Amino acid sequence: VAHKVAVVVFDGLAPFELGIVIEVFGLPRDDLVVPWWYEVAVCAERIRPLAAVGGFTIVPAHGLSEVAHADTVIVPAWPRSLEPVPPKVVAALRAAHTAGARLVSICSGAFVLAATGLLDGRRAATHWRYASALRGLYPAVRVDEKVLYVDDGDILTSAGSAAGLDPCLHIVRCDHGAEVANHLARRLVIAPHRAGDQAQFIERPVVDAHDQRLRQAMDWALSHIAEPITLTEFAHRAFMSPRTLTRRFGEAVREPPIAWLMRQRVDASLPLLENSDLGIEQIARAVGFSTAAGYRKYFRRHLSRSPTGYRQTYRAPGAAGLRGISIMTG
DNA sequence: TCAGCAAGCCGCCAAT
DNA sequence: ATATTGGCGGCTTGCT
Repeated sequence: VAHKVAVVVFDGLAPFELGIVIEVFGLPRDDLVVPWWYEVAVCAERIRPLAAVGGFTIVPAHGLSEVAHADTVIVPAWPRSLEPVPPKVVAALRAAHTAGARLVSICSGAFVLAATGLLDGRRAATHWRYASALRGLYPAVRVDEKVLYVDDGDILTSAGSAAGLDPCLHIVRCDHGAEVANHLARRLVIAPHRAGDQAQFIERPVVDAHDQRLRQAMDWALSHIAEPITLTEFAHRAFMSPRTLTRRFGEAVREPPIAWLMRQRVDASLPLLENSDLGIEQIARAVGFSTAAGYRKYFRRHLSRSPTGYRQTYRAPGAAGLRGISIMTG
């Protein structure tokens, strides 16, 4: 049984964001060992040629009726952010949500979700360029322009453009586990996982000498993740003083060095929880925590549940019904 | 649960 | 003069 993904597009659609969805969910993935995969339907209010940004047209294959049958509905962009969203689209989204579908927006797609009222009182992400407009139009939505995406369980919203990849991979991770998501990421040739709370802003987008040394030290840390690493040693590997490393790290990663490392350790433990029978104690040690208690603590901080709880979620193979594991509520 | 110790983090400032 | 660095001290956090 395929999991149906309906993508809602409009005249003036954004081909890049649409392409992300197709790439992650819409292609056959014979190399992945999964009980089920996704089936994408590109939907629009009316089936007619739609202009895409960049000077070409796309003809959607489906009308809005597909939205009603979808397990997941994705709105990759909304080209006219300040104009009202077509009532039929709003109705279709509301109906899908009531029927239990997971709603996802990328970039300005958040305007469409907000128009349904379902975002009221919830935290939501969008492209930083649209944040103030979204806030102005829908004051009840708690817009957070600083994060890559927000997983609020049944509704996910995400930042702009390339950041659309992150929630999509996150969904794959929730549905199929970290191992599968990592495989897919490798196929797409992108970083395996960026957490939702990672910042949208990278202060130094240009790869300069600092970034190079930082990256080098991070690579080193990741390949020695099982060993105890102190800030001093970390800094040494980056050819900086601890003080400077902390500073550079804050600018580039928006997170202190050791905090980042702890998160990497939790990430590294996920495949072990899923695919091994190692005890929590052993897994903790395998990814560099000195004690299982510390591991549990960091785990809960980032994933809002215990390692054992996480393992049980993915234990039963094909545990498909699970929707929206909330890793970022509150 | 608590005390005490070690480490990380970050504002501040002096030195380069 | 301005920017970057890195050391100091105080506060917080985690571990025993």
